[in-house]
Amino acid sequence: MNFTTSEENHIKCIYHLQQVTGLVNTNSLAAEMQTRPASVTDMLKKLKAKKLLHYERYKGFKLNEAGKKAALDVVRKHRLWEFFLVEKLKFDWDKVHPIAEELEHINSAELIQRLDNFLGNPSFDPHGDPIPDKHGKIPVINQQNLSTVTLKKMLTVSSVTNQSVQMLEMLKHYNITLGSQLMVLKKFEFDESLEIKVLKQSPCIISEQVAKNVFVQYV
Amino acid sequence: MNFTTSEENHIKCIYHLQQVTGLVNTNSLAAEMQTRPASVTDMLKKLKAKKLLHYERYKGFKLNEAGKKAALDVVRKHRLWEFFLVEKLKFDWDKVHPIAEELEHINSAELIQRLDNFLGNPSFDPHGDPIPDKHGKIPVINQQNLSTVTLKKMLTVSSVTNQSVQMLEMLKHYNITLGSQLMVLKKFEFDESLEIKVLKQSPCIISEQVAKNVFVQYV
DNA sequence: TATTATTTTTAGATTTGTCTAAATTTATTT
DNA sequence: AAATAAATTTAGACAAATCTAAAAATAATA
Ligand SMILES: [Mn+2]
Ligand SMILES: [Mn+2]
Ligand SMILES: [Mn+2]
Ligand SMILES: [Mn+2]
Repeated sequence: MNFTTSEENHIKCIYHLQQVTGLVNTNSLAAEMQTRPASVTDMLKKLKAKKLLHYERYKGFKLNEAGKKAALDVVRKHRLWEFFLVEKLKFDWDKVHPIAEELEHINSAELIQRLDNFLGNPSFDPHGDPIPDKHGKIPVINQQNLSTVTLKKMLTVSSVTNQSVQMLEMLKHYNITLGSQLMVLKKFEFDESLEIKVLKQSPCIISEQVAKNVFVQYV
Repeated sequence: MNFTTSEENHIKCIYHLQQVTGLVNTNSLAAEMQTRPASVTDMLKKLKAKKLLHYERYKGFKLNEAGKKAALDVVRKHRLWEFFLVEKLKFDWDKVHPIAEELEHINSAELIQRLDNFLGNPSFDPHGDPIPDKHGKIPVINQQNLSTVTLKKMLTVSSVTNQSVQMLEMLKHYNITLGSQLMVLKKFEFDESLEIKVLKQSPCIISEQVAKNVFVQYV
């Protein structure tokens, strides 16, 4: 089936929310979409008519299989374009989201398939988020939040959830990028900050706020 | 200023029509846009309000300087994306138009600048049409229609105006692509067909219909 | 449990882009 | 010049996506 840009944006947003909460409610979707609860209700009726979600009024909603498939298709396009923008056009990672937010709505299966091949069928976008394949299959990643990790074990940075300029600035300062190797030396109970050692650099301290946005894998 | 997708499509279409006719009229724009004359009139009011064209009702219309600038910006984006699709994603040239028709509406000056650089600042799109630079400047080309050319002079194919699968099939059969070298040996008065010799191939005959869509430069 | 607060939906309006049918203007023929 | 034809515009309608304000349902609290 074919969806409008607005429908695709809503579907994708519901998908992300239901990953966290299971069932999604009207106000949270409205907040996330920067729109009004009344507008969300309108859209829910359309998406229900297209049989993309389970929805009973006043009771919350979530995507069914068809809805999840549609969401993953948009996510795939979004992340492939982000990869293109960073790897080929040399954008900084904090600039690509709004552009990918538009590119993801270009509908051409052949375009995306060719783009995927051109990019070398990448598995992760520039933020470390997995890129679903054309069937909606997502590579499994065994990652863990940096703030919950065992001390003195070697780690690799696999993704970063906050993708703002500010975050990029911080990570650049610490010389951390996706794939960086590091180890947590100590956790300070006072403010939950961490002393870490990035490979080939002297130890430094990062705040709990930073740590909570960084995900890692054990090497 | 920022324009809607529909506005951009209309502006671009007016630009192409006025290249040929000077002044454009409602019916031709409606025909070209596959829409209704009444819808064109509606759009003209909007574009006039945005000060993009000279328009007096019942008298025809044409873009002013601001309108031409806006049109060239869309043309630039369209042709850069077409170049990307053919050169990088290996699309056949007859498949790229509808996709570029959508990509051209992604609005990000930085995206287009980076794309332009990534592609090596090309001057011509896959159909041989010139790509305006970011100021709207178009490379001058001294090309001539193949059907009006001097006999027995060496020529280079510089552009092809019909971009259908059918045309691509014909040209592939004759082994002609952009940049091919050829020479017209004889013009048959009976049906205006041409005997041509493509470099390294034996002479053959092409119809007037084909010739009229092929533009060349003297070597 | 009754009252109050929060969440969600409905009712009705607005904007954009399009359409059809009818009216108007301009162009072309007798 | 009058009649006819063609082009163009207007009037009024509709669908999509959004909004505000009010009503209804549900949740939280006294
Ligand atoms: Mn989007
Ligand atoms: Mn991303
Ligand atoms: Mn377009
Ligand atoms: Mn082209």
